[in-house]
Amino acid sequence: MTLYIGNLSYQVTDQDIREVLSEYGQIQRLNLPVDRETGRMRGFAFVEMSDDGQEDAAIDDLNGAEWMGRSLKVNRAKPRDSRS
DNA sequence: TTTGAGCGC
Repeated sequence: MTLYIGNLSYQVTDQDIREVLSEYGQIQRLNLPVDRETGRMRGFAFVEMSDDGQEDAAIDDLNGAEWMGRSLKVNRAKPRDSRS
């Protein structure tokens, strides 16, 4: 499953996210989208995790939690638009 | 700062 994490601080790095999310399961993939033109983080992330049943606990725990001075928004990610 | 790429006619 893939987790969507929004409202991230610009200071957050992929390693920070790994640290936190690894408590709830094995991280398969991490994606931190940046604005293609400005190179800035877009303020959210996607974390694909092994389906071991703890992802929902991660959502419960982290959604609304304060992290790096911001309130996280954690959800199940929606599939990305594919452009065959 | 809230759903991912890339980017040509």
